[in-house]
Amino acid sequence: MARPFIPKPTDSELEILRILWDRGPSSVRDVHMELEKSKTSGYTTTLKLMQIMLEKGILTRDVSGRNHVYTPTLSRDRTQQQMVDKMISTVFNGSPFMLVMQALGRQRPSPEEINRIKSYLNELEKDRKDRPQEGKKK
Amino acid sequence: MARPFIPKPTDSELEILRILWDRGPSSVRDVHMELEKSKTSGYTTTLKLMQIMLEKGILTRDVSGRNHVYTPTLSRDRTQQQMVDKMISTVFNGSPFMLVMQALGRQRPSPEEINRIKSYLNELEKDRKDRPQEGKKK
DNA sequence: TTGTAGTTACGAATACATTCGTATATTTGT
DNA sequence: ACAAATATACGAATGTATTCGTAACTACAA
Repeated sequence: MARPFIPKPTDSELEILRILWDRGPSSVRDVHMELEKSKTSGYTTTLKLMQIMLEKGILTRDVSGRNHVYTPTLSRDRTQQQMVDKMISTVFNGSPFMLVMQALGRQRPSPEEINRIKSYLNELEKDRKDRPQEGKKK
Repeated sequence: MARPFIPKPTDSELEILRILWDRGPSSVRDVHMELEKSKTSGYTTTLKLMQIMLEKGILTRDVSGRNHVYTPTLSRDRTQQQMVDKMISTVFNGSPFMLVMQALGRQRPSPEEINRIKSYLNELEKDRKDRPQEGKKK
C-alpha cells in the first residue's frame, strides 16, 4: 500500500486537494458539496476520483466511522514546492529568479507584502555573508 | 483555422515548446534530435505530436520549403504568465505573494538577482505612489 | 424486520494523450 | 528517369483521466 512515489496530481485532483487543504479531513459528501459550486459532475464521480487518489497514495482515509474521511498525504506546502520546482525546470529554464519576476509582475503585491519580501531578501543576504556554506539559520 | 483559444499544453508538448523557444523556428528533425537526448520515442511520434499541436493552435508552420518549419504561437513569456496565473489560483490560494516566497525559498538567488528583485520592488512602490490607479509606466 | 436514505464498490463508456507502423509524397544523386 | 533517402499523412493500439449507472452495503426509523 505504501507507494514508491506519489504521482503528480491531475487538474481535477488538484481541485479536490485544494478543498481538503482548506477544510481539513473531510468526507466525500463534504468535498462534493464544495465542488458542486464550480462543477456539474455527479457525486459518484467525486467518489471515484477520491478512491483513485487513495490508490495513487495522494490521499489517505479513515474507514472507522460512519463514512470514510479523507486526508491529503502531502501538505499544501510540500505540493507547492514540487509544482514550483517542476515549473522552474520546464518553463523557466531552471531559473527561480525568472519565476519570481514573473509572479511579481502578475498582480501588484501590497506594500506590506513588498516589505515582507524585502526583509526576506535581506535575511538571505545576511545569511550568505554569515555562513557562505551552510543553509540553516536560527 | 483560427481557434477560439489555445488549450493548455500537456507535459510532452511543453518539452517540444521548450526546444522551439530555445532554438527558434525548427523542423521536426531538429526538434526530434534534441528530444532524443532525454527521450526514447521515435521520429514519427515527435512528428505526430507537432501535428497535433498545430491542430490545437499551439504551433504554426511554414510549409513553403523543403520540410515544414514550426514556430510556437505564444511566446515563452506569455506561456509563463498563463502557467503562473493558473498555479497561483489553484495551489497558492490566489496569492502571488505566497508563490514568490516559495520560489525564493527553493534555490538561493545570487546577490545580483537579489538586487534586481529589490530594485523591481522599489519601482513597484514608486509606481504605486505616483499613480495609484493606472498600471503602466513609461 | 423491512423499507428508506445515504453510503461505498465496481464496471464500463467516453475522451484525450502518447506511441508507432505503414503508406504516400518529395528531393536528390546517378 | 529511377532508386534511395528523407518527409509528411494517416490509422490504429495502448494508456490514463473523467464520467456515470448500477449494485451492494449500512444505519436507522417505523
